[in-house]
Amino acid sequence: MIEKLLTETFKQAVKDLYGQEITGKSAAIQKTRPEFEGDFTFVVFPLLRFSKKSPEQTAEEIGNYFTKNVDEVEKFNVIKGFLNLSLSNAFWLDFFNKNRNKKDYGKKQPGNGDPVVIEYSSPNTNKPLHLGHIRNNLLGWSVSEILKANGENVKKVNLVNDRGIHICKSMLAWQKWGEGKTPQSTGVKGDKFVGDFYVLFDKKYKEQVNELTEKGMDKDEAAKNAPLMQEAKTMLKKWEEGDEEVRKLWAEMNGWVYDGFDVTYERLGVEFDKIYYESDTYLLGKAIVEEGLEKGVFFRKEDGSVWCDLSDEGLDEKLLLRADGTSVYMTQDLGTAQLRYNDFHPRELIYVVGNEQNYHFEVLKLILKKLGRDWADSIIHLSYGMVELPHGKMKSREGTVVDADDLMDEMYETAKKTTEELGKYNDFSEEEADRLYHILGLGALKYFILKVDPKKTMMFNPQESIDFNGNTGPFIQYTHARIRSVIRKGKEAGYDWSSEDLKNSDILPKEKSLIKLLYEYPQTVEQAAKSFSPATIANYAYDLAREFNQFYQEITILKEEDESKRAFRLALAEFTGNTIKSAMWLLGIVVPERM
RNA sequence: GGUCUCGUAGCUCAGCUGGAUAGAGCAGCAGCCUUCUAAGCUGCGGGUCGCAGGUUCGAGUCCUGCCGGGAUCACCA
Repeated sequence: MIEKLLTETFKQAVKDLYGQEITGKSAAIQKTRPEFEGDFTFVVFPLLRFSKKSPEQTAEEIGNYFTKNVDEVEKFNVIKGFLNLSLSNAFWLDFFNKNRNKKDYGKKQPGNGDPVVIEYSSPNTNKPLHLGHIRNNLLGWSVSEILKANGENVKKVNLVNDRGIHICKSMLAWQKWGEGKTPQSTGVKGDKFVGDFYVLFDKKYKEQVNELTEKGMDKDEAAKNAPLMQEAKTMLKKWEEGDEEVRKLWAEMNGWVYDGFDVTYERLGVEFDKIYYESDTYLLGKAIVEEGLEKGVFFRKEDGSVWCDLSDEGLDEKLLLRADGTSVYMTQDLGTAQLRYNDFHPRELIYVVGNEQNYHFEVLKLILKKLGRDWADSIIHLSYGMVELPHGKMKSREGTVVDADDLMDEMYETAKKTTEELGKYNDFSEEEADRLYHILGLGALKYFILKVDPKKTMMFNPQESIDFNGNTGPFIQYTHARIRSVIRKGKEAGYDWSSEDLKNSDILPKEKSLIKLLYEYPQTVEQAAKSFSPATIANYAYDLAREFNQFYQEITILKEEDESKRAFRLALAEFTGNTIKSAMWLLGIVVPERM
C-alpha cells in the first residue's frame, strides 16, 4: 500500500529536516480533494512548532524531500499548509495492470481460524416477515459476506423463536375457528395462514376484554382474566409439560410457518449454516440459572422468582426465572449464547438485533461475566435502527405493517413496468425477462435499505424506494450492463486488451479518477468490515458507477483509433464492471449483463 | 425521571480516526441521443451543519449545557 510508504517517508522527513520523532496522528495521510491537483495530501500545521517556519515553507521542504526520496512521487504543490503529492502515471498504471485481472480483487481469502458467528433474522413463528425483518436479514447476510471478504471464517446462524405464548395464541385460534383448514386446503402461504389466526385471536381476545371492562372490571384485570388468555396460558403450560396433543399441533403449525419462511428467504436470497430453535435451547438457560444460584451470583425472592442484582453496575435487578419456574427471554438467551459458544468457540459472536434491545444485550453480557464466562466480551450486538414509514411506525394493530412478500411483489412489478415503458429488450424470452425483473426489483429494494448506515433509524418511503433513477440499485446495475455491452462489442470487434502490460502515456483526468477509485476498493471493504456497515460498500458502488458514467460520457472507448488507448479503456471498463459486480455481491445484489 | 441515541438543503441520505470553499440523489428549472444502452450526462437555484459555550493553529466531527425527536428502564420477546 503506497499510503504506508508515504506516511513513513513523511515521518522520516520530519526527523531528518527538523530532528523530531512524530506519531502517526500528526502524519495523517488523506486523499487530495478533487478540486486540487494531487493524489495524496499531508497537513503540515502540526509541524510548525518543530520547523519554526511558515506553513508554505515547511510543506515545500517536505515536498522536496518526497520528490528526492520516493520515485513514485512525481511532483507536489503547496496550498497554505497543505502538501499535495502527485504520484507518477507509472505508479497508477502499475497498480492497474497488476490488479485488474485479479479474480477476487479487494477480497481476502476466507480464513479457517476461530469462526465469527453471526446471528440474524431470528423470527417469531406466529406471523409473516415484514419490512423490519427485511432490514435485519439484508444486514445480516451482507455483513456476513463483508466479513468473509476480509478473511473471516463466518458462520451464519438463525435462532427461531418457535415457542412461547405467541404461538399458543395462533394454535388456540386455529383449534377454535380453524375448521380443520390448512395452507394446502386453502392455498394460503403457511406463515400468512398462521399469522391470520394470530390476528383472529387478538380480535376475539379484545372483544372479551371489552365485555369485561363494560361489566366494570379494571382494564388490567380484564386483560389478565379474559378466558382466551387463560386458555392460551394453559396451553403454554401444557406445552412445557410435553402434552402430546399440544406438541403435535405445535409441530404442525410451525411446519406451515417454516414452509412459508423458506419461500421468503429463498426469494430474498439469504441462507444459514445452522438454525437454532428456542424449543431446543431454553432448558439450557434454566440450567445456567441454577448454576448462578449455586455460585451466589443470582438470588431467589420469597415468591420463588430468580433475579440478578446489577445495581453495582448502575442497573436494576433483572428477572431470570418467573415465580412459576417458567423461563423469560433472558433465560433463553443465556442458554443460546452458551450453546453457541460450545458449538463454535467463536472469536466473535455477533447478534444482528434492533436497537430497541440495546439494554437487553448490555445486561446479557454483564450476567455472563458475572457467571465467569470470559467469552462474554466476544459478544457484539450489531444494533440497527428501526424502519419507519412516512405515516409513522409500523403497527400491526393499525394495519400499517409492510409485508415482506408483498413488498417484493411490488418491486418486481415496478421493474417490469419500468422496463416495458422504456421499451427495452423485447427480444428477451419470458424466462429472461422474469429473471431480469426479479434482479432489478430486489436490487432496488436491497440497495434502498442497505445504503443507509445500519445504526440509524431509516425512513422507508414506498414512493422513493421504487425509483430507479439516481442513487439507486438499478442505476448501478444499469452501469454494469452498460459496461458489459461495451465489453461484448469490443470482443466482437476482435479487440485484444489481455496484455499484462497495457501502456498509456497520457492518462486523462476521468481515467485517472476512475483508477484512483478502483484503488480504494480494498480499503473500503476493510472499512466496511470494521464498522459492520454495508452502507460503506453501497456508497462506494454508487460513487464508482457515477464516476464511470462520467468517463463513459466524455471519452469514447470502442471508436478510439489509437490501439493502446482503446485497449486501456476497454480494460479500465472491464475492471470497473468487475468491481461493481464484486461490491454489489457484498450487498446481496446481482448485476445483469443486459438491461 | 434515569440511561442510551439521533438532529446536515423542501425530502431521503453521505461526510473514515478533527483539516482546504460541507457533498450526492429526489423534487424544481434549463440543456445534451444521425456517435459505445438517455434507467445516462451537463448546468442553475437551494445550508447560521438544532441552539449556546468550550478545547484546538483548525470543529459538521471532540467536551459541557440547553432545546427537539426516538429507544429503553416489564413475571413481553
